[in-house]
Amino acid sequence: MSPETLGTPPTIADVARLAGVSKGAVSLALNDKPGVSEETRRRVKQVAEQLNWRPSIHARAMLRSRAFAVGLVLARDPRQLAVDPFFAGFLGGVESVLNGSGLVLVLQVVGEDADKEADSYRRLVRERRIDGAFLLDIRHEDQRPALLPALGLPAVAVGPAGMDCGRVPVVGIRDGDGIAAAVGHLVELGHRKIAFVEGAPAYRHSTSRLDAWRQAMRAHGLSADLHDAGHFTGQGGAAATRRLLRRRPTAIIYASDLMAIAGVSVAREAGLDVPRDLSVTGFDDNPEAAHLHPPLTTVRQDPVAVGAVAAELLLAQIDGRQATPESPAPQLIVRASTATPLPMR
Amino acid sequence: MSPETLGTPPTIADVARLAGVSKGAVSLALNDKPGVSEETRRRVKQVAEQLNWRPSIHARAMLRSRAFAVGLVLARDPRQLAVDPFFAGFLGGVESVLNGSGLVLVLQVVGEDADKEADSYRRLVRERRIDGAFLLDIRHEDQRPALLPALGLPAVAVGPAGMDCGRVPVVGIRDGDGIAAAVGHLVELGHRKIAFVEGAPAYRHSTSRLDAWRQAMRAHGLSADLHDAGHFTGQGGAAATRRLLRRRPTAIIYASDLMAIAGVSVAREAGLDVPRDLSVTGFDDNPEAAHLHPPLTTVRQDPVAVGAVAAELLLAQIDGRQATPESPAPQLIVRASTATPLPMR
DNA sequence: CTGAAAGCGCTAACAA
DNA sequence: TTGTTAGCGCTTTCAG
Repeated sequence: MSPETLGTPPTIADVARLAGVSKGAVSLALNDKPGVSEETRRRVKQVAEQLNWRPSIHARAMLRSRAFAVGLVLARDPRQLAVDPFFAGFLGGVESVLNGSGLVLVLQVVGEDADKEADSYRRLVRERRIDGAFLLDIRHEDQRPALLPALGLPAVAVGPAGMDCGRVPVVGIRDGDGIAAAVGHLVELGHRKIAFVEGAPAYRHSTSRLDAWRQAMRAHGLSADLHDAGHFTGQGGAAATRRLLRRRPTAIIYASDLMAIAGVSVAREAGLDVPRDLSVTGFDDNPEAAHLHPPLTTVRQDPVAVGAVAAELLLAQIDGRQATPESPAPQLIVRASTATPLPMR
Repeated sequence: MSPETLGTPPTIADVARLAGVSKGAVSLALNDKPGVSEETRRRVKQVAEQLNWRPSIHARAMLRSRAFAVGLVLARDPRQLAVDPFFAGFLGGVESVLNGSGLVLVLQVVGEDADKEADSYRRLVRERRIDGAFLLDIRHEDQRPALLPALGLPAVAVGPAGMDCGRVPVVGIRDGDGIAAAVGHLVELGHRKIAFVEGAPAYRHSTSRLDAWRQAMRAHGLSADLHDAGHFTGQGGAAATRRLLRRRPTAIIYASDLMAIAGVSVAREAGLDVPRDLSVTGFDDNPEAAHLHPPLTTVRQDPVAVGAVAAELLLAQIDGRQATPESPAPQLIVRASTATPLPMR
């Protein structure tokens, strides 16, 4: 085991002294810039390695006026973070590309307060803490797509494909395709009264799913009037299901697995068997989904891929490169919560 | 709306010029240090406000050799991040105390690779990116409790109460109490053959729960031989349940809700009704738990509180203050997946 | 090819 | 009470 540096970490001066060269030479040698002999470069690199030296990010940041970090601000109740498997996967995807880049992720979780959220971005920029930012959970009234360009901060938004974010490029989540696939699947099974439980209407990714349902229903010549909002919570999903059940749908599409799970419970309490009396589909493919009773038919996104794409796009933007990556299509995972409807009800 | 700073953010020199004083005076004025007149201080502050100026974190970092950031490295498969509601809540708690402190959270997700994990901490330290770190998911063979002190990095570990982490202070999760409560609850209902499905034995918080179950069983005069490992996954929980069911327990305690959910499905497929034929308890109180059928009896931790406590402790350590905060006790949430066992089986 | 020196934005220890 | 100055650790000139 190499001797870990205790106390003050080594500086470039230490490396220079031990290698018997000047600080400038060390810099050139380690950044693979011309101006030093191969012999010197080798020796310098070896000493640096041996000292376990890495340039101070702050010194570099001052010179290049770069922070070597990107930011992600989340305006959510911390307790609500857990309900969303998308976020965790997204983080993982982001990290997978950041890891090789020398940049680091700065995360802030502020409450559900749009002003705090904006202030958080402002502070990160003014303190020069980040070189770019991710925009998640885009709302209909959202100041961020205007704010970040005004701050001169490169940014990438994540939201439904086709979403308009002004000058901020968007990594499009094709969740509409997922909803359409769910509708198609149910129609094929013979369903015609297919209800929809929306998430929280303030969010773009909520209304976009509702719109996709409407559009798909109409495309199949079905009326799109059976819908209600469940706000992405278990409580909300249960309540929406209770209201919807009175109008006797044969299937319900939920905008999240959590709401679908709550819906299944409500249906069962009402004496309905899933899928015999009611077909149910979810959205997200939570880890639980495959292990429920019955296993939940749901739409699987690939949040890890989305995160990776978003990070690529942001890095490209920061470096002034061009890039327009594609985001993967969602996938309908057919399990046992959907079936042919009973012929008569 | 104030004019957002576009292009180069203002520096202390701009503030000084506009206020008609020297840079030094600005620094004193804004840090509320003596050495400037009230009159000057007021004017400087006003100009700074107007310019929307904040000191560059990097310049400050160089002088004080502080990064004004703390780190969290997670060695997990990104896809596995989502299975753990504890993590999300923890993050929220950490942020809630960081928000007021001027420090920021740097997050890294590396794969399940202990060496990458250690390198990640090393790099963060050598680049002076962080002033302290959180240690999560402590394993039995874990190099971090030795590494971080050796690196001179303040750290706080989160794990089962009583866990030994050498020189790294521990925020104790009293999950053992939660397991004991579950055992107590089941015993009170009349169960005697109570099985346990462990998580992943490599983790301290996994074996500590197993130990707690063993201890509680013995304290009630029951034998503690019905247990198996489910590795915190749905698949694993299902497999463990299948094996355990052959030995006819009347109740199973799971070390996570996800495993419990999978276990309920397996039981049902085996023709067992929960809770009539088999009582089941989980751990974590996932958002889904209350909305399952039947609603899941489970142990609720308060990850937000744990995160807040850990952050307080870390900040105190960084500032050289003393602090030994308490972490909250877990709570058994009794729902409908537990009941009196059938008199005969 | 190498070394010395300037300077990034700030704070702290100085003189004035 | 002020203004000036010397660095923090690094990169990037510019001379040698």
